[in-house]
Amino acid sequence: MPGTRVTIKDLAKRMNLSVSTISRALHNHPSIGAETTAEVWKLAKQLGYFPNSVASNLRRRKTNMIGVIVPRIDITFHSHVISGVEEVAYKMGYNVTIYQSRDSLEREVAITSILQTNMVAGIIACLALETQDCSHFARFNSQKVPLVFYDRVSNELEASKVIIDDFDAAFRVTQHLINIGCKRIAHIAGCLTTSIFSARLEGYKAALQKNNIPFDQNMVCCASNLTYEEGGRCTKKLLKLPEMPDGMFCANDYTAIGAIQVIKKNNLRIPEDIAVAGFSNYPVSTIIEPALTTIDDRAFEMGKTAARMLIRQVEERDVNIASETIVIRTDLIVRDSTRRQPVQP
Amino acid sequence: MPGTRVTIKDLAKRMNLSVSTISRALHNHPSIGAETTAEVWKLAKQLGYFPNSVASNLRRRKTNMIGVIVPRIDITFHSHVISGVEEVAYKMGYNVTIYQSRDSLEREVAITSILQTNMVAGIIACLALETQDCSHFARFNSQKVPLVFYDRVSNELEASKVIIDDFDAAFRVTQHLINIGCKRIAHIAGCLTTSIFSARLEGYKAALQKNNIPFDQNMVCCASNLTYEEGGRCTKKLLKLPEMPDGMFCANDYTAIGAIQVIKKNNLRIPEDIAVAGFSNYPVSTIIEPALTTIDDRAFEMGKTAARMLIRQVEERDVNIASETIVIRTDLIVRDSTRRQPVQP
DNA sequence: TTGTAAGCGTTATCAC
DNA sequence: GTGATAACGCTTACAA
Repeated sequence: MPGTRVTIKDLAKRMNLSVSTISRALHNHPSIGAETTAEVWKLAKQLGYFPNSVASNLRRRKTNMIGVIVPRIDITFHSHVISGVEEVAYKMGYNVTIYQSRDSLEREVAITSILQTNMVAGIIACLALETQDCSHFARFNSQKVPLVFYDRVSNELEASKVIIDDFDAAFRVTQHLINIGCKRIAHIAGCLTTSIFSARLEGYKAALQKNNIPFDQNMVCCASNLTYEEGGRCTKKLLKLPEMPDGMFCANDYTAIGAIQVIKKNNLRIPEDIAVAGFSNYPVSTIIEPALTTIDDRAFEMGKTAARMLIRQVEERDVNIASETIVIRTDLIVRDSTRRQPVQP
Repeated sequence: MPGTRVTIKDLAKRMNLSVSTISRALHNHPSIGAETTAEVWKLAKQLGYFPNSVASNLRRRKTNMIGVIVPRIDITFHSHVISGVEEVAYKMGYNVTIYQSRDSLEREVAITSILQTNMVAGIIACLALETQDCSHFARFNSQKVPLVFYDRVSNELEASKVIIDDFDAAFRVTQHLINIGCKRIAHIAGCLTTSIFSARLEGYKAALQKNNIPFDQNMVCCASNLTYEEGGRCTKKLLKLPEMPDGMFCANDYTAIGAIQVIKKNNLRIPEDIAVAGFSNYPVSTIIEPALTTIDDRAFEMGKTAARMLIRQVEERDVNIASETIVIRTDLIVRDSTRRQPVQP
């Protein structure tokens, strides 16, 4: 982007040195005299030289850019993951460039193209809700660009993964609801073609079964986009059932908040009449009244882990690392929305 | 990032054509025969060719990358601005790369270096809270890289700006509180060295003055980071005053929510005892009870406007556009936190 | 310790 | 319509 851009050539001319000497000096190469190095730096500063990483990347045939694909950055979970990625990446000398798929497959495909033509060193991605077929990620395998999925992952693809144990977390939430005395527990589910949401449903079912509570399909309502509105809509439906639920496990905090609002509008008490639990521990979960019991998904930790895995693979690209899967521990956070007298300890 | 990367050279060899022909064909240059063009495309697809934009950028001496610097992406305002930027940018053939300063000057400086070495076509930035001196942005002026600030802008620098009229918005909120009968209106302010927050304070003062309400310094409390906690802390202090406020105008929604929570804990009614208004219209403002009166800052609109301005400048770089400032209209959104019987119409 | 020269993958300017 | 060739700014064998 020059008006008049200063290059190492210019420095070389001014100092009667070769470009290679300049290049080496600017990299503090040991073979260059301390004096020369110092003078090169001085002149560089003076003339306002700055390196052109586009040229350098082309020559080295690699960049130090990590591409991150998130569904949407305005969802707390993802912005925290990004922060975790940045935390690690910057320390290791990598830059992070962020793209939003907005849960659209078309955009996700476009983004993978952009990342590929820009020669990113590696990619961290959470699949769009729409994405079933992941073949657009296959190109990175063949180009040996490391790829780490987080949260919503692909099983058809050879790639590393950072996930939480959704089954286990859902099981624990449901068990908690049972422990406080809930007998008819409803579940607001996400899109069941997405593995994390089907795992949450399965965890819920497993807890019911273990406690000899029959599973009732009418107690499950799908909120495919997991918004406040859908949470509210599902809850209205559930409240109309002949046997109303006395507990609800929602696949995320937004739907849980929608549920709480509808329950309150119906003059039912939380948690006495219906206990409500969410999933993700978004900041709003402490703002809503009553404060929401939820699962902390440790987004920041996930981001850091993903970045560490990715960078290791980038730097050992030749040794052909087997892809690995890391499961991050989650925490159940009990708040007022389920704070009843426990029935069993 | 090759395993084995296919280049136009490879295509040229395979087809017994020159690289220039291939390059032109891939750009659908009219001078190349339709047949040749079609065949080149076919082979390219077949061999899995994809362009190397690093090389292309180097040769063309420009990228189509827009760098966006936000303080933090997990603040709704900024993530909405980003979405607005992307909306416009992608349509115009630009990519967007996002960086977080996390309100740190040091990081902001580092980011400007990264953007410069990566030859971004232009920059959209909101200054970090810490930033007083903007000289690190000056480099873009001298390199003729267009720069558009939004929200928190610099006045020392020649650059375009997209802002809202904070003075006017604050004036209208305060006037609204007066209209519903508030006589002692407190203000939770942001960091006053930042222009937007001092403008909000001034708008508040002006509304008081216009209504012959004396300004009382004790009624202003600074919450420099504008968090829930600070909002709560300030409110506790204000409630201890000999003459408690009966209305509060908070410089953002987070502090307003902190205020609401403290007020409720003190068994005071909102809006009857104290009416509360915020600023920004974050999603939580409808979740908190009572729902929060606030200013919609039209973040998405700001992002779109900033992108349009920037791209125009990028594309007319030679004609040396005078930097301009665009002020986005804001909306006062009245909700239950200030819904009293109006005293005057 | 420094210089020479080739090349990263494209695009642009000539020429034919 | 197509082809040679130079150049974008930098890195890196290899030579000296």
